[in-house]
Amino acid sequence: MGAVTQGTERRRVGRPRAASRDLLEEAACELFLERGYAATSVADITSRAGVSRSTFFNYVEAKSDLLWARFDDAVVALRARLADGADVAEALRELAAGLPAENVAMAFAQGEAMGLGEELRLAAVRRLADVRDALTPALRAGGATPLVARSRAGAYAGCLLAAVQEWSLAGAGRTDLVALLDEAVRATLG
Amino acid sequence: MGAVTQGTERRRVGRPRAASRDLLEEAACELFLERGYAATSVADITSRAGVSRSTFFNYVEAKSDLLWARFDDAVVALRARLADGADVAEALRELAAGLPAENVAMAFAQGEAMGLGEELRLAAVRRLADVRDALTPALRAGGATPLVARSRAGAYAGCLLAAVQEWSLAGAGRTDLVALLDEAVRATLG
DNA sequence: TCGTATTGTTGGACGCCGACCAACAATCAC
DNA sequence: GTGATTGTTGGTCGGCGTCCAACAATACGA
Repeated sequence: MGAVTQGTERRRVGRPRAASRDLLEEAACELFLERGYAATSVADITSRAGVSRSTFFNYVEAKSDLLWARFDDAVVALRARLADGADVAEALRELAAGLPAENVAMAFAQGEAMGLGEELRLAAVRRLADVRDALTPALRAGGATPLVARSRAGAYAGCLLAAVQEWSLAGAGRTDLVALLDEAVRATLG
Repeated sequence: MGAVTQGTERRRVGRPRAASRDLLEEAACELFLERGYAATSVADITSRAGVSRSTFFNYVEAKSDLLWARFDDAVVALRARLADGADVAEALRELAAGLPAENVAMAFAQGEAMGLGEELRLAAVRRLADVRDALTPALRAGGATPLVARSRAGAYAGCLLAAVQEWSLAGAGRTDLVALLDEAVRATLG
């Protein structure tokens, strides 16, 4: 398990955790808004969270993943659904429906205030790749050639991220993400 | 000019250059194949190229951009064409047609041998974002809403990169990139 | 021929990230 | 109590990318 374990399972033995992903996320958000992303070091974050720097990497893979934890959780769930044979378009809509408004939208919505800049573009497109690569095998299983499967998967993923961005910028609760996704998919994949 | 200048213009004054982007690229390729990407430091590259480490950043923005210089050039050209009002689909095909086989395909083709792994995924999807963001304004100018423009631009860009990957893996010269691109676009954007 | 402006290179320093590890601390089970 | 388990801590380490002042090599004008 190289992955960072976000144990919701209650452990009953061993030293209790002193931090959590959420705690670090909150501390980071504050600091990003105060000083900007680039000017905030990992040490700054852990310091505010009241924990040591080493502990940070027990909960977060990288500083750049901090604002995307919920989204990444959703992608894990997406993979699971697809592995169970779910329909691609439907699984995507479920992902969109289950996306918590505040957290995921943060990066896009506050991106300006946090001085994310290029970092935001990269983080977002990385998630696009994650979604695309989750969808691709399912489309392949549907009989598509590798090129076509990958292309269509990329298109779906692109629609999702464009929708999430639009949704975030419009103010997370004010529009329906699924509706935006539907519109985007209709307009590009027909 | 924050950008790294690849001056083809003959300068007639001042100290002559001791290196070039191509020189560094070649040195890097050798080392990546020998020891792998992660095990090759910037200092290793410049050392083989017979130049100091500082000089590296006069020619390359980052180690991760080394293998993508030609592609990035093509994206610059793409932006120029679109700014001149070229048609989106056509401009993309021109990009594909002009892409030099050996250099761009390197990352995909030798990715395994170089131990690129995740680095390759990230670098590739970063270029997807570059192309997408180049296409988006042109689609917007065509009257599309921001959401739709971005989605369709992403789909086009995804098709391009899927095609490039397929093209590279098949052996750069053995297939026609434009044909692959056409197929991908036909299958996803209709 | 000799400065002088221009353009590049060099080496060193810096802050930071992310990996790693051994020592230590806090909990549970017996 | 004792031991096992699970986390935290502080430290070190290599590497990246930034910055800068000093230096080197060229062209040009007087």
